[in-house]
Formats: sequence, C-alpha cells, structure tokens
Amino acid sequence: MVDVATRAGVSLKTVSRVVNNAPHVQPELVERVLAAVAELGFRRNHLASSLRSGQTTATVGLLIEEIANPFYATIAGAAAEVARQHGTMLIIASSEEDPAREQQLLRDMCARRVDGLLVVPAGDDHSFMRAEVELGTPVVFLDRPAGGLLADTVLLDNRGGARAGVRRLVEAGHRRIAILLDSIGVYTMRERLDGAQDALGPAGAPYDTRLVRDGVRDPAAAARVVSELLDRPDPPTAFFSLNNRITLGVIEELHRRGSDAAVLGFDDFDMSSLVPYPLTVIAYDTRELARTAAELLFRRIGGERSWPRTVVLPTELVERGLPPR
Amino acid sequence: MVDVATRAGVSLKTVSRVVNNAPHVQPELVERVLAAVAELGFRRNHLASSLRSGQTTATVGLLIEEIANPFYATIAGAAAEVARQHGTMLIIASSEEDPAREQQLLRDMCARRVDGLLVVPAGDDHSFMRAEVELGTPVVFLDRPAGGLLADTVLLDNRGGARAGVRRLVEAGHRRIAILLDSIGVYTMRERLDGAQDALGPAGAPYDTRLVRDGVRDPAAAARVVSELLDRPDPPTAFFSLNNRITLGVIEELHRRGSDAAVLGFDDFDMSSLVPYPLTVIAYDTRELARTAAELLFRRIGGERSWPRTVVLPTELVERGLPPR
DNA sequence: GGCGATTCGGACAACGTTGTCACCACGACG
DNA sequence: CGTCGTGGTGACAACGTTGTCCGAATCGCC
Repeated sequence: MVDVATRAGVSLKTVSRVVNNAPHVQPELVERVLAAVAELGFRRNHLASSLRSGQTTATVGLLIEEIANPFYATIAGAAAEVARQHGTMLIIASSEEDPAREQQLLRDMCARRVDGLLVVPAGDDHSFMRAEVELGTPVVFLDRPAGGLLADTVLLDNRGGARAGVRRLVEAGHRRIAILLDSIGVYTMRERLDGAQDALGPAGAPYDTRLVRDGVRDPAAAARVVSELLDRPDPPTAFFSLNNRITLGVIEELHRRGSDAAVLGFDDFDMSSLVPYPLTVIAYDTRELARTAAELLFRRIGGERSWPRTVVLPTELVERGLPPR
Repeated sequence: MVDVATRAGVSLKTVSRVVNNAPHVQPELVERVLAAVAELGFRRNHLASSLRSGQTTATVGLLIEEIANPFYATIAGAAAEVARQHGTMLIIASSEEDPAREQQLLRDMCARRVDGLLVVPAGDDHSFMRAEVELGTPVVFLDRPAGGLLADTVLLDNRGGARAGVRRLVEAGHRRIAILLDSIGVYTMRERLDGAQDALGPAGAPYDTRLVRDGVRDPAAAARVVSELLDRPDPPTAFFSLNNRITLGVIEELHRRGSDAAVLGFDDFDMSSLVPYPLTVIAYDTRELARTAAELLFRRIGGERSWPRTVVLPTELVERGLPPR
C-alpha cells in the first residue's frame, strides 16, 4: 500500500480509503490510486485487515465427520451456499469421528479467528469450548447435540421418524421386526432405536433384543446379519435398518434370496428408483438441516443475543411399497 | 500475550518463545508461562502470527464446481486428508461452473494469503492469476487444464478411457452406438467424445452425428433421449453415456422397456451391484486424482521449483456385462 | 581472579492494514 | 470580518505476533 501511495502521489490512508470504497475522496485521486493499484498488481492483505480492524475475518469453520460422505457433503454444500450469501469463506475439516482430533481442529479454527463455527460433534464433551463461546465466538451444533455446553443446536427428529416408521410396520401386521444399526455409541442411532422401542411396546409387538443387532458397519455385514436372521426358526418378517449403508446390504441379501420381508430404512436413497425392492424410508432434508444451522449462525454473528435454542426438523415417511405380514 | 507475560512475571518475548516451543528457556519459566496461559485461556492469534512471520498461513484453498456432488466431495475429502498430513487447513469454495465467480473466489483466497491453490477450473481463461503465480503462490489444476496459464495439472485419461470402452463395444459387434453427453462446452466431455470418435472410425463403425446427443443434463432427459432413439427405424444397439447421471437415466429407460441394448458409462457407480442391468463402465480413482494434485501442491509449497508438469492418470474398463450385438 | 564463551531474557521494530484525530482550505453565516 | 462547519487529506498509533539484537548472568578455564 505504501508503494501504491507513492506511485499515486497520495498518502497511505487515502489508498486505504479508496481500496475500501470509503466516501469523501476526490474522484481524481480515486482514479490515480486505482491506476497505481492496477499497475503494481496490488492485492489487499486480508490477514492484516482482519487483524487491525479486529472483529471479522469473513470466515466460518465447518467441522464434520468426513467430507466424502454424501450426507456431510450435502451439509457442506448448503453451508457453503449460505456462507457465500454472507460474503464469507468456509474452512472445512473432518474429525473422522475422533474426539481428540475434533478438539484440535476446533482449537485451530478458533486460532484462525473464524467468525463462527458449525459443528457436527464427534465427542461427547465440548466443555473445552466454553471459553471461546463466552469470548464471543458463536457456535451452532447440528445433527447431534453438544456435550456439556449450552449452545444453539439443530437436530433431526430421529426418534419421531423411527417411531412413525415402525408404527407403520406394525400396522401392516409385522410383529417380528429386526433392527440393524451401526453403533449404539452414536447419538442418532440411540435416538432411532429409542423411537423404534416407543412404537413396539404399546403395539403388542415385543422389543426382542435377539432381533436387534449393533455393530453392523457396512453393507456386507448387513447382508450377513440378514442371512443369519432369516435362517432362524422364527425369522423376522420386517427389517428396520438404521442407516442407508445398512439398508443397501439388507436389500441385496433379501433380493438375492427372493425374500418378501418388508424393509424400512432410515435415510433416503439417491437412486431409490433403481432399487429392485419395495422400500419404505424415513427421509429428511439434509440441506434444510445445514441451511437452518448456518442461518442461525449468521444471525448470531450478526449480533443476535437471545438464549440458545434447539431446533428439531421433521422427518417424513416415504412409502415406496411395504409388503404386509 | 502481554497479560500472560505480566502474570508469569516474564517478558513478552519469553511467552512467545514458550508458545512456539523455542529452545533456551528455563524449565521453571516454561512452567510459569504455561500456567498463566492456562489460567487466562490464552490462544495464540494465528492471523497475527502469519502476518508477522510472513510466509505461511498453513491454509490452502480448494476451488471446485459444487461441494455436494459426490465427485467433488471425494476430491475434497482426499485433499483435506493430504492437507491434514501437512498440518494445513482447507478453505473450500464452489464456483458453480461460473467463471466470474471462480475468478472472484480465487482472488479472495489469494487475499487470504493461502499457501497454495487446488483448482478444478470452471472458466477457460486463467491468465488473471499470472501475477499471483509469479509472486509465488503455487497453483495445481485438476481434472481440467487451466486456460492461458502454465501450471501444474493433474488430469484423467478421458480420451484413452473412452477409446478403450468404445473399442470394446465395437469388438462385441456393435455398430450403431449412441453417445449421450451433458455439455460439449466442458473439457472432459470433449475429450471423451474425441476418444469415442478415435475408436469408431478405424473400426468401420461410422461416427453418426444423429446418434450423438448433447445437452443431456439429468437422468430424466437421458431417459427421454433413449426413448426417442429406440423409436427410430434403425435404433442403436449400444449406448455410451458420458457421465453417471446420464447412465442412470439410460438404464432406467432401457430397464423400463426391457431392451437388451448394451450400456457403456463413463464414471463408476457406488451402487453398481444393485443396478438391474449389465453395465460396463470406465472407472478411475478420484481420490488418487486429488491426492496426486495435493501432494504436488505441497511439494511446490515446500519449495520445489521444477518446470510445471502435467500428470495424466489412467482409467480402467470395468466389465460387469456387455450384451453383444 | 580475570577473561571469553555460553545461555537466556528483554527492548524494539516490523508485518500490512485501519481507526483516530488533527489539519487545511473553503464557503456560509452572524 | 471573524467564526464555524464541512469535505478532503494525512500523520500516527495500534492490532498480536515474532525476528533481531543487545546485554546480563553464569560458567569454565588459565
């Protein structure tokens, strides 16, 4: 900027004013400065600018589990769009479900003085962020609640969705319903399982722990579990899979065997039209989840100081076929 | 830092040394400083640090078309992983295929003084970046080449892949091969089309422009085009779709009609095992594409000064069935 | 005990920018 | 004719950190 000022024959400050479109600068000087800027290829240093003027870096951080996962990619896309509308850049980092890494990444983002944070929590204790939050960095949690920290949160109605889906299975006459899940350690899984339990008991369909299988990590594992369950003397007539990776394996195995068991899956499918099986899913709007969280974040950044709130977004039961008992 | 220094009863500089793990500080003073840091909740300001020490911000920019698209999400994931190995954060932005927006985003990232840029180009003129590149910001282009700028580039062998695939169709006896593409304006599409042309001519299979359809944006459009082509008096016996969105629509329509035409698709499918159709695809390793580009970028950031190079990664023909003519 | 070498702390400036304030010229107003 | 306000400009300090350099304390050695 000093060089630009020298070249244009004005003071440093005048260059600053021109660069920031400040008023009260003679049009002629503006011309000269802009010419010098162009000639010297001057680019304003955003770091120095943020440092000096203090408050805003026009950057927000997004912490998710894994960028390549379509669910998180959708979240990132929606968050990036909202950020862009606010003239803000997005720093994205993956915790890979590792609480230690989550903590380190969040600290690093804070060190970069982001204006705010959007977090899909991995760990279950976020009290280490209390200092930052109290110092004024807004944080919005999404998909899962924070642990040990009062903050804005946007969730899906996992429990209600599971309840509605299982209720539907029961209405169709199913009583022996197998439930396959990834990991009971994950909040969303617990909620979905609780929802299923809510719907089973009152309906006279026992919640049979022998039909609940935890630790189903991938489609292949799901297929094996389905196979094993179908070989029981009293096989389930319906399968509720708690995420779409599992649903995929369930369908493959049922299809392979020519079974007509009903399938209910949490999470919708992109290519559901191609799935060779009548499939009912509990769907939700991932973009809406991220958009809601991001908009809440920017309201906080904009200065909104109300009490932290938790928003729960609805799920929808999408029936593409449901074989009765 | 001043407060920490006061509290620990040392000078500012000593705090700086402790915070940066510099040698030659008495263990006892280190203790005191760390205690003060903890008590006051001090966090180093990464902005100020980068500003002062000049060169590195430990941040790189990634510019893609659209985060939510699985192809770009995979790229982002791989790039983020490499970045993490280098202790670097990733700023991700979407150009949405808009050259003007691409330019603005790249400028913005440069203003943030990123250490380097990973770019999937949207526009076809990147000469506006010459100044930055010459000033020392390394840039690596991936998936598509830059326009009007000499820079490192990592590409896929689109042309070779298409050639091999179409050659395979021809070997299976197909002569009337329809080709469906998104937009001829996109580099990768042109390359794939050229590859197909390479393979058709010499094989005595005419490159029939009536069987080439541009502007097929989504699965529904693809299905309509397939339907129309099949209704011709002399329908194609094989379909080559130049991206996987189109492949999806082609398969849907063929499946609906019970047609036994062959399908060759560029891009692999996640759920190919569920696709109710024998499908041959030209596959490639998206993660490898991004990893190669990112590693090249970090070598540049690390100071490698060799002549810019272009790396072309191979594609692979994956046959999951190919009905003969 | 004197001397240089080693070790470590601290004062100061600088990174590139912007906020504050002061200044100047000019016209308006009493 | 003097004062006041206003538009236009610049000098200076400050943001939070780190590199440079100087000097003080300590140590070993002759």
